[in-house]
Amino acid sequence: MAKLPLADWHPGLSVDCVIFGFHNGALKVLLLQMQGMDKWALPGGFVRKAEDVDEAAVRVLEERTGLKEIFLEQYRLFGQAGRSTTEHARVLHQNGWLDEEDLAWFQQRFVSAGYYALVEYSKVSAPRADYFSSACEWWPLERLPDLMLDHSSLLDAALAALRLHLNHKPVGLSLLPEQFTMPELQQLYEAILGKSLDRRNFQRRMLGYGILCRTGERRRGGAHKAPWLYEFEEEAYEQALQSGLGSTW
Amino acid sequence: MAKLPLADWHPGLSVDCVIFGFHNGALKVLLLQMQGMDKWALPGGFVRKAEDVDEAAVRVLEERTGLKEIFLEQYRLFGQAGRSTTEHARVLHQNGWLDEEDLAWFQQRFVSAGYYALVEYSKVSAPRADYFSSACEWWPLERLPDLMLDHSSLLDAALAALRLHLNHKPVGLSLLPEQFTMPELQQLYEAILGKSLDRRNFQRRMLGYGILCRTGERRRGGAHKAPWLYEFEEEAYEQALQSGLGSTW
DNA sequence: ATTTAATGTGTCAAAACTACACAATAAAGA
DNA sequence: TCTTTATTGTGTAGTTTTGACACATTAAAT
Repeated sequence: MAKLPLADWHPGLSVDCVIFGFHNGALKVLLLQMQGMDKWALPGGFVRKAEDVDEAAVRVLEERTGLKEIFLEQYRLFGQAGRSTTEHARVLHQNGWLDEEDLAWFQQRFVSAGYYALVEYSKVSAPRADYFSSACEWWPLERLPDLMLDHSSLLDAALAALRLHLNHKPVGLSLLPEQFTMPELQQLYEAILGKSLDRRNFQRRMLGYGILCRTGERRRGGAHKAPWLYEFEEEAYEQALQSGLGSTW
Repeated sequence: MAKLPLADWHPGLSVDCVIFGFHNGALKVLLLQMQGMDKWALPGGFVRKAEDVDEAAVRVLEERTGLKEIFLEQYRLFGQAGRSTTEHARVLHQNGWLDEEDLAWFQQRFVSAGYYALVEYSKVSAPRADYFSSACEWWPLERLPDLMLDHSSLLDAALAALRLHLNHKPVGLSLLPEQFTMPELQQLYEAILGKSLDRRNFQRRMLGYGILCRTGERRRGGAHKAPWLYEFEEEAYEQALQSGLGSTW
C-alpha cells in the first residue's frame, strides 16, 4: 500500500478477514497490531476497481498467511454509517505512515465486506504483518485484545456465521490437518459451539455421517492411550454437506 | 431519484431487496419492470453517504411496499467485477429517463448488498414502481421472468439464505398473517424447502416446538372441513429460535 | 511394576421420527 | 335434503436416534 494510485481502487469499500485457526484445542484468529497503537485489527484491504471483492479477500489472505486455496466465505457487509472513524488514520499520519493524499483516502466513509477464512494452523508458520501494522499474531478467541473500529462485531458475526454453517460447509476439513483424532475433532466442535459434548455420543454421530475414514494408524507421543487417526472422505463429506449434516427438514 | 446530488451518495454501492411474500400456497417475490425493457429487476437503490446500508434497504422497502417494520436480513455482498453492465443505463438514457450526469453515475462499477425481506402479502395491497420502472408486481418463484444483471443469482442466494435461516429466524411469523391454519403453515414450509412434507408428522413437530397457540376458531369458507386457526406465541417463538428450532448440536 | 489419565467401546431407556389409516366435516351437487 | 367429495383432525406401531451412563484398554510417566 502507501502511494496507491487512487483511481484504481473502489472508493469507500474494503474487505476484512476473520482468519480462523485451530491449535491446542482452541480456536484462534489472526490479528494485526496497528503501527503505534495498542489496538489490534482484522487483516483487511481495499478492492481494485477491476477486481472481484472475493479476489481482494483472497489477496489479503495470501499476503498475511502465504497461502492460496484457503476456504473463504463472505458472510455479510458491514455498512453502518458511523462504523469507520478517522482516529487511527490520524495516528498513522502523525507517525509518518500516511501522507496527505492517502490520509484523505482513509477518511472516506467505508463499508466493509466481512469474510471468514478457515486455515490449517500449522500451515501458517510465519504470518506476515502488512505495511500499517507492527505485528501479526494468532489470538485465542477467549482472550482477545482490544480491537479497533467495529472489528469486535465483525469477529462475533463471523463466529455466528461459522456456527450456522457448521453443518453445511467443510469446517472440519478446512481447520484440521489431513489426519486427526476423534478427540481433536470433538475439541474443534466444542470450541466452535462453545459448549462441551459427550465423547461417546459425539463419536457415534460423527461416524454415523459416513464421512470419516480410520487410517489404521494411531497418534503416538501422547501421555496416554494412543487414539486412532482419521481422515475425511472428501467426496462423501461434500455429498453429505449438500443437505446438511444431520439436518432435520 | 433523477437529478441526484451525486456528492451525497456512496459511490459504487447499491442495495437490492428480495421481497418474499406468501400467497395461495406459493412463495412470491416483488419485481420491477424496467422502463422500456423486457427485463425485470429486484427493487433496489443507492446508499447515502450519511446513511447505514441497512437504512437504505429499509427506505427501498418502504418506497415499494408502503410498509415500515418489515423483517429484513442482509445476507451477502455481491461484488463481482463484471456484475454490473451498463446496457440498461444506456437504454434508459436513450429513452430520456437518464440525463448525462446520471448516466455517468450508473456506469460506475457497482457492488450491491443483498437483502431479503419477509412481508405479509396481504399488507402489500399496492406495490409501487420506482422512477425507472413501469410496473411492480408479485411473481411466483416457480415462474420468474427474465431478470437483469445478476439478479437471478441474488434471488437464488436469497432463497438459499432463507432456507438456512428457517430454524433461526421468525420466518413463519413474518410471512403469514396473524392467524393461519396448520395446512397454510405447512405449505409455507414446503414452498421454502421445495419439497413436500407429511401432514401429520409436520403438525406433531410444529406443535412440539411449543410456539403455536390454537385460537379456538376455525377458518370457514373453504369447501371442506374447517381447519383450526393458530397464532404464534411470540415470546416462546423468539426463545426457541435462539438455539434454533430442532437444532441438533 | 505401578500409577495415571486419556481413549475405545457398549447398553439401556427415552424420545423422535417414519409410515401409515380412519373418522369427522363443510360445502357443492344431485 | 341427501349424497358426494375433498380436506382436516387425530392416533398408532415399528424403527431409529438420542441422552446418559460404566467399564475395559493402553501409552507414557513414576
